[in-house]
Amino acid sequence: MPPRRTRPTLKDLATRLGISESAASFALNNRPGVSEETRRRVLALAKELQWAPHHAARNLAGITSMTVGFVLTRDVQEFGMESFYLRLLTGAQSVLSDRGYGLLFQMTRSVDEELAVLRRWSEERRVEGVIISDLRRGDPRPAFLAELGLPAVLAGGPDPKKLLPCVMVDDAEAMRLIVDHLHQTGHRRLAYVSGPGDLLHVHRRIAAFKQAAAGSLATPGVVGTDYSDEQGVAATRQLIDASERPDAVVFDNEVLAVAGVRALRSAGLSVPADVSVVSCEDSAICMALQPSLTAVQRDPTVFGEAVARKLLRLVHDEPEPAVEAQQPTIVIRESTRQR
Amino acid sequence: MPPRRTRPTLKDLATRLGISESAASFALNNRPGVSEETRRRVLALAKELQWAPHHAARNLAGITSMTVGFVLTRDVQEFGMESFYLRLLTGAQSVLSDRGYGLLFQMTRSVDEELAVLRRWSEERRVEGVIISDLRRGDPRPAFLAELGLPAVLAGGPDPKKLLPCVMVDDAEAMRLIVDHLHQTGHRRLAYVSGPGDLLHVHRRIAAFKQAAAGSLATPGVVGTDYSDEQGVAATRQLIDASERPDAVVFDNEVLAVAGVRALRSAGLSVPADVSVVSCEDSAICMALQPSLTAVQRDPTVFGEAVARKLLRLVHDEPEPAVEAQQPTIVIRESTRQR
DNA sequence: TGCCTACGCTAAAGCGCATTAGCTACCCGC
DNA sequence: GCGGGTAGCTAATGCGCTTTAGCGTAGGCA
Repeated sequence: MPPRRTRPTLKDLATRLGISESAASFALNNRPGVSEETRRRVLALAKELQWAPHHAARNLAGITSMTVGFVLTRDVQEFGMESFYLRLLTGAQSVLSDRGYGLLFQMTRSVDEELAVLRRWSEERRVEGVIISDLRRGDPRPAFLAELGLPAVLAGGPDPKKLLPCVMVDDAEAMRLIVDHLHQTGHRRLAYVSGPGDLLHVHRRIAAFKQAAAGSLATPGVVGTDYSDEQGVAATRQLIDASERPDAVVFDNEVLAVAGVRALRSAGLSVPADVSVVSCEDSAICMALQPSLTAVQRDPTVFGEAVARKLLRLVHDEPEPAVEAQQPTIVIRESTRQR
Repeated sequence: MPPRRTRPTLKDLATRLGISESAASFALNNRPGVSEETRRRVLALAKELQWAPHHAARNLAGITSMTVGFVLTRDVQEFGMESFYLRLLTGAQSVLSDRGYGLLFQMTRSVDEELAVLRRWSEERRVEGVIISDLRRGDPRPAFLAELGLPAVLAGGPDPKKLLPCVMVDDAEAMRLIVDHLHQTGHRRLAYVSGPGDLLHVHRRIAAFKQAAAGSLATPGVVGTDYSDEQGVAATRQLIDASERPDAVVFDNEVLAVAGVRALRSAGLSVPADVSVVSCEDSAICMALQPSLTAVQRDPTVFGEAVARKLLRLVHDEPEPAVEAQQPTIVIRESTRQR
């Protein structure tokens, strides 16, 4: 590999054209102050020499860093939700790069680490704003970000203290869609295998589930998990071993659902003949499985796009609502059947 | 949200302590030139005021950007391989952040776009090096990067023209593991549902498969796909409709495998009783499915770590081999059975 | 006592750009 | 013919940091 070329600077352009740096700068930034003729010459030479502004220099001279950050703390969710996040990232990324923004991405192992990263990014003036997700009960991040004064958007709110603007999916509505569908198809004993209860969206879903299924809750109605395959199996087993076996089980995501279907089968139960199954998260797996899984759909790519757009508006001080919601839809497949 | 605090600068620290900026800089960068006493005071004040060096300023003053880039061009693979990439990213990320490096992540829709991104990052001096992946036949990226002089590591080589250092998985060995296992378990008519043939690793796998399975190839032995669920189904159907039906089918990844199992079942064939199935890629799905899928394992997280380490060595001009290989292993599960 | 070195520090330059103030020539209107 | 405005440019400053050169003082050694 050849040594990295020393890149041409603005001064190089200017001296080669016999003009001042400022003139060149004006030309390149499409600013008044130079003749069309000069502008043309500068642009041509810049193209020829493959000149591009030094990012750090530009940044230092007052232009913003044109970068936003995305931190993701993953622990128990190690094996779940993977496709969700990459698709979220995809969506956010496409909006950002369209507007010339870069995305600095970091994964951390704990919330403390995440706070440290956010602080560093902010202090170093490395990012103009950040995207965060997975708010938990008592989460320190909203207050922390507010104190830093770092623009931030929560992917998946709402923030109970309203410190953070967010793009959320209407979890209650999602649950209602599911329960309504199950009711309409004649199910009378519903159960829910949820994620970790300290995740706020899980908390909301549980509440919504209990409310929507009020008259038709199996016992136990809700069993929590850490999103792992093992706990998905265990929770499902617990439900079917109970005196009042459910005729439909809702799973918080597709990983749990897949585990659940397996557990049901190995207990001699058929899906959907004996028990119907619904996943709160859709993905290729839900479609590919046999039986294919009825699921709530919320396109993570579109979601990511909305989050990125919101963050950019925030960064540019454009007026906007604090909370933005996406409507989920339900896709009915083979895993739920009329009773 | 409060306005973003104006951060303290080095000068602020210096004047408040009655010393020069240089002294403060020496202290903060752990350089000789200041007394221990002064160093202590500077560090204490920096901590108190939550001072951190302005990233762009540091960069401009000669320190590198402490950033590496990762571009990913995705097209037909839209629905496949998602977990693989996020795990690759996870691994790379952990190594990078441990050493204080940031990761700039971008997805593009075409190779041309990707080239443009690479060029811009290089010209703007925004990254010190990049990670790329998914080399295709006649891929312009190695030569392009060599010309830019931008340090780069290929995740998943090798580069046939040897322009790019890489961390690769031994695809031929992986295929040999699979075919050996199938032979040992008595399979005699092997088939392979591959990915797109213009991906070099797919090309290598096909060649290795044909060679390893030479005496026991079904007809047709190999059917290509674009990694989509639909083509996975179609390819599988094509195989079982052929005169010489395979007794084992190898799928290029878990998405295809899941599609394949479905296609086999809906044709009235049982897995593994009638046909065995192997996936060239492992993931939670392979474990969770029923039957669980025999698969080749290559931990993408470890892979990502190796890639990042290699890139950092490259960036720091540390000597290292051009090609690094990871040994795959095979995990035998329920989807393959002794015949 | 005198010289040399080491230490602890300061002053100044420079990284590559954007921006502001200023300067010159020119054209316009009266 | 003159004042005032404007187009087109240059010079200079600053962004926040690192680094080099330089400077004074104190201590070591002969």
